[in-house]
Amino acid sequence: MHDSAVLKRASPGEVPEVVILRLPLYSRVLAQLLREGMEVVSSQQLGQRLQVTPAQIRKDLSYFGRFGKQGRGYSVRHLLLELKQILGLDREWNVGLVGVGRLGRAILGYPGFAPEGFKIVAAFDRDPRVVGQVYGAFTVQPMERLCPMTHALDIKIAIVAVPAERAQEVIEQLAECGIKAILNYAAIAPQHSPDVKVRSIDPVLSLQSMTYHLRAASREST
Amino acid sequence: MHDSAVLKRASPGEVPEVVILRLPLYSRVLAQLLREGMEVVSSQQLGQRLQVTPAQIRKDLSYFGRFGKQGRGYSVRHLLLELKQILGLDREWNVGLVGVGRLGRAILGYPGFAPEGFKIVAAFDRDPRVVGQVYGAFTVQPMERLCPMTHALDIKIAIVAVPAERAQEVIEQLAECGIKAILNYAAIAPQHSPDVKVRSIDPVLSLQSMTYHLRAASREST
DNA sequence: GTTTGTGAAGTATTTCACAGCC
DNA sequence: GGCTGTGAAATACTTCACAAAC
Repeated sequence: MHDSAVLKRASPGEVPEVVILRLPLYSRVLAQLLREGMEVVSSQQLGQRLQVTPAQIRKDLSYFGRFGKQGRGYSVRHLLLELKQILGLDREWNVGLVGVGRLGRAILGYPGFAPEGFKIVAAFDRDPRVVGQVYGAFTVQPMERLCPMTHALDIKIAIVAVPAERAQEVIEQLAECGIKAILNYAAIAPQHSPDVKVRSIDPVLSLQSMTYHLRAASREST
Repeated sequence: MHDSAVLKRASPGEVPEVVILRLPLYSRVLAQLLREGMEVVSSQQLGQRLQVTPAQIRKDLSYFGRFGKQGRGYSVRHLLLELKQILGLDREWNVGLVGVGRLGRAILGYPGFAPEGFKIVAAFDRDPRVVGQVYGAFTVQPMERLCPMTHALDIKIAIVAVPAERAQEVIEQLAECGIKAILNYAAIAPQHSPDVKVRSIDPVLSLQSMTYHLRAASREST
């Protein structure tokens, strides 16, 4: 969410995208259960923590294999490892950041990416006043260096934190450099080829869909 | 995403939640078209901008009324006004912020909320070193002031920017104060009663669902 | 000729319910 | 006795296709 509201439908045989979107949730809760020292968990217990039906969890997992034991449930440690492997989280990913304004700097300072294996290893900006500034272990690069750097550092994921007016253009540049996954913070509806995945973070859209319910609630009480 | 992947299903007669989630997208594009000076738009044109089928747009709008003219399309200005009214965006909303750490301060500085009618009018923190600090027109309050302030300022929406460990507790406190909509930035799966709406902004979940596709892509090429 | 609004048709997704296993 | 894995059933959502309106 949030995320684009548009979900790709699954071709026959493929795993539905809604399922993929839930797997990271499962993975996160399992990680927490592991820290709490729990060794085995049932789909029922997992569902309670996530507000998801047990049947859905079992069905989701069944797309990928048979990870449970009847009568017992799932080994927390084992299921977590399996999910991380399925999601490609059993490795580190180098990430490039485009846009080092106010938002971009907040993202550079955000401590939540690294522990999950997402390492920001390069930053780009077109503003000459920002280019050359040093953040941690790297220096902000001009946009011309985008393609060379993504290849040199094997960057497959980019974060877009430029103003809305420039975001579409940047997304296209990223695609040309071979980037396959983009986390977009700009408030736009991005156009992109289907082989590039884009997810948008858009707090205003989230607020705007909640006010619908607030309005409905205040009308009921009339 | 970003947003929770879990959608509530529509009870018969209700508008499906997926539809509500798309309305703000329509509203945003219409606002842009209005600025560009366009007066009339067809569902086809709108769909092209949003990567949504024209039939879906027409069906979505039909839940709320008949806003178009056959043979012509929709008046950009009129449809925008209707959508804003439907979404409850024809007014300002006072918003409370809980958590004035690094992230909370970034949110306070974010210029995207106010132009959309979301006005942060109070901030709270439990850390005595943060309480009393002044941001713009208001002073950071202790958590004890949460309920009194939400009532005094008619706050119905809150933003949660506290560490994950404290987020569940804060969400419960907010619910007790009568808050009905929460934008949650903490990386948790929040538990809450169905009459409180919660949307989560979670960039890590978005990244984690994209790596699935990256992994799949690198496997294909083997 | 164009485009809406909408039942009906077609898909997708979720939930049920139970055989099989621990 | 408890719980998984999964076809089948139920539900939700999207798309089609066309009459009506301009």
